[in-house]
Amino acid sequence: MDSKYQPQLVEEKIYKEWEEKGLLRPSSDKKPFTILMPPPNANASLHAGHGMYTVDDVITRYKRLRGYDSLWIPGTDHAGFETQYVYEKFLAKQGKSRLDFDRKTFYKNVFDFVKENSGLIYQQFRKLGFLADWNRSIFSLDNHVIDKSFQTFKKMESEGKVYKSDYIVNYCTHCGTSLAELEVNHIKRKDPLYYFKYEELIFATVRPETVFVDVALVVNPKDKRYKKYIGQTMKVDGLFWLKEIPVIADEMVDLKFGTGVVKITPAHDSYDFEVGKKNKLIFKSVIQTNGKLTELAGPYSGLRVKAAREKFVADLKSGLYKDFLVKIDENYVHSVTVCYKCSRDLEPTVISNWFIRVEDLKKPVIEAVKTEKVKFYPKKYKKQMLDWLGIMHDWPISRQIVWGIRIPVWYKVTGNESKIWLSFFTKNHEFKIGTIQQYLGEGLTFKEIEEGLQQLTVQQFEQEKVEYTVSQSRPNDDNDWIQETDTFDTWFSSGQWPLVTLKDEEYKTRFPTDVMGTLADILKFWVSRMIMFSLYIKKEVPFKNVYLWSMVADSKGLKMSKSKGNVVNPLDLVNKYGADAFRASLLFETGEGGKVILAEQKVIGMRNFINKIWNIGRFISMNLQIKDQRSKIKDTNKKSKIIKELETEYKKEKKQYLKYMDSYQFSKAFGLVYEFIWHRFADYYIEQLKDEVINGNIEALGKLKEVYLENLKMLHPFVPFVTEEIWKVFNTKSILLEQL
RNA sequence: GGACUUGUAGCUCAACGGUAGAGCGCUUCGUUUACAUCGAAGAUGUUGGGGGUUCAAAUCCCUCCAAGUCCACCA
Repeated sequence: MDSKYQPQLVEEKIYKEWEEKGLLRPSSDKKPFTILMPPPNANASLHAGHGMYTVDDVITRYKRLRGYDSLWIPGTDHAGFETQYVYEKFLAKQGKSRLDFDRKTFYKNVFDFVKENSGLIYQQFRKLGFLADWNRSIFSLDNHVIDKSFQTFKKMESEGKVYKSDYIVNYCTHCGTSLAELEVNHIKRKDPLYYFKYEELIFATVRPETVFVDVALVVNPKDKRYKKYIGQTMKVDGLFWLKEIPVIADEMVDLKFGTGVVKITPAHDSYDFEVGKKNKLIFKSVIQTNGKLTELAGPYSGLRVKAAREKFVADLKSGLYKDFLVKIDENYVHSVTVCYKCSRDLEPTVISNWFIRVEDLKKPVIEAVKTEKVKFYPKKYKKQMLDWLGIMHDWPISRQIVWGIRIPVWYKVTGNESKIWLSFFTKNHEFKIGTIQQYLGEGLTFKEIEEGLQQLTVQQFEQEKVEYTVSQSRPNDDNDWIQETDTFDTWFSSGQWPLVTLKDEEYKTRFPTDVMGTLADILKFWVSRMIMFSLYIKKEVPFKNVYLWSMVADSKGLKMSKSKGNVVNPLDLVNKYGADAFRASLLFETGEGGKVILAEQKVIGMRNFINKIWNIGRFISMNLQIKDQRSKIKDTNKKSKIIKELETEYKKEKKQYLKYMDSYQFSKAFGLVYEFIWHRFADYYIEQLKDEVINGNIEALGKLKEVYLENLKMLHPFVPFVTEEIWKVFNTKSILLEQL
């Protein structure tokens, strides 16, 4: 053994051995233990956050040593919106956009893009030593995953759990898709607040451009100030967009806020939407999904929202609309919803989306969490989960993007020609928007339209729904059905991850799986949905335990981000100090559920510890080699006492270690062994027994060796490479075949 | 605005009713062969502020302040 442990020389070789000897997967018929890897984006490259997958590896290795058939199944996710966003950015650099391609080509391009970048992260995971069965990797666009999404959707549709509705959703005109409530960020911002008046009723808004589709004024029925106006119609002079506006009463208006008068534009605000629906108001749209104003905006039509607002405000200020403008409060602070991806303002828009009715589906989830059929570590997430489930609304699962699983719904064309709106490119790459009737009338064939199809809009009005059928392939070949262009939200498919990752026969033995270890950020996006789908389809929870970790932060405790410039590349640290040191630094002294600090200083500290482990082994091994050359000396009582003391302390250590490990307190477990091996075993016991050992005390050396090897096993889940390397100095087989 | 969490040594965190600890960093000393990626010794704190309960409070209670996370957002 060299005096220094050099991870660079051994890690790759050891991993290769594990792989070749089939140690990455269980090979016996012991008790099964199963973990599903949270699938990283297929085109991802390792970042600091992925480092925490180490937790799953720790569990897998620990369970293996405890005599289980522990299996860790990896996979990758197509990450619909995320990936398309990345790809479109890539296109933008070349001065192109998604609209330069038809859907098929675009999809294929993204697929190739992902394929080109995939596989990389698995190589990086191998570098970190992950004991996952790579042969079993699953991609979220594998056929059987798509099939499962279809089956689930079909079942839900037939049971009335899924519906299509023209509901107000947050729409990002830049990204070109609607977003779920979880994908929305709220930011506080100062914006001018405009006070306007219709006749003598004054109201305020931060969105002057929406007044063009005002359909009513609302006051609280209890408001004495406005009682006399209720039911009346205000006459309006000199405005191009309306001549009169009704005043209605609704409890939803806050008496104390603002002027107590609210203007209603049902198509562009979720609150107005509710009021509009309740009072059966007309829905007029002034903003298109491309972010430009419609002809209802009169002189401002065709402009983008921001430009239109500026021009309108300038006109107002110049007195163009007489005394419509009352005043402007320039210092109004309010919160705005923005796209979590591009940070642009979102447009609440009424757009047809597919929704999952969660009311009934979430009940068993709440039950399972409450009764701890699924246990959360740290505990606080149980409460967070329940809070979220309590307020969880219907989930819009359709996204107006191409990259993903296309929703298996086909609309009947005959009889609905005027209700099916679409945008498509002709063969000559002419962009068209209109109804299918319009274009069939122009002599285009159905096939031509379908081939150039970009997006389809079918509004499902309650009175006259468009007939559709759920089918994975074209229902028949008479060209009478056209497929929905929306794709499933990524979380719709990944929510079914536990239902697609095991083999059929394994559902008897490995389901529910044992642990789901993942980032706390996606508790609601993913964990909640997995439990929901699993209970719905399998009537069982998908996993018994959920272990959540937090964001990896820099040495100052700040979240890593490119804009802050504090991003640490994990591979640099791995190359420099070894995978073991990197892994250990993420787990050493990290509070349960607290943020994880990744700092070079900490990695160095762990590198030193690993070298210490190595040198203890070196000491023992050197003495074992020369023991025969020395004559035995007699034990003194004092030394026997120390050996006994060591024995006792070790037993206590191991007991505590198992307790910590079994309750998912990995950091504490690791810290315990760290303390024991360095400051008790090396600093005290070896020092006390050193002279004896050097003089050939076989009993002392034997005891040291025994306790040391046991500690190697305890350390193995955290620092697999070095422990394996040392193990082979003393034994022939892999440490992974040992029992703890 | 609501809920939750957290404020302990320069930094990251332990102690959770009984004399404040560890790791990293810092200071001093120490290299005849397990390890200088080491060892020994040491400095560092009115435990966020204030009040209360108690023989005793970092720990329990109240209050204020600060930070974080999640949720809701109102014209």
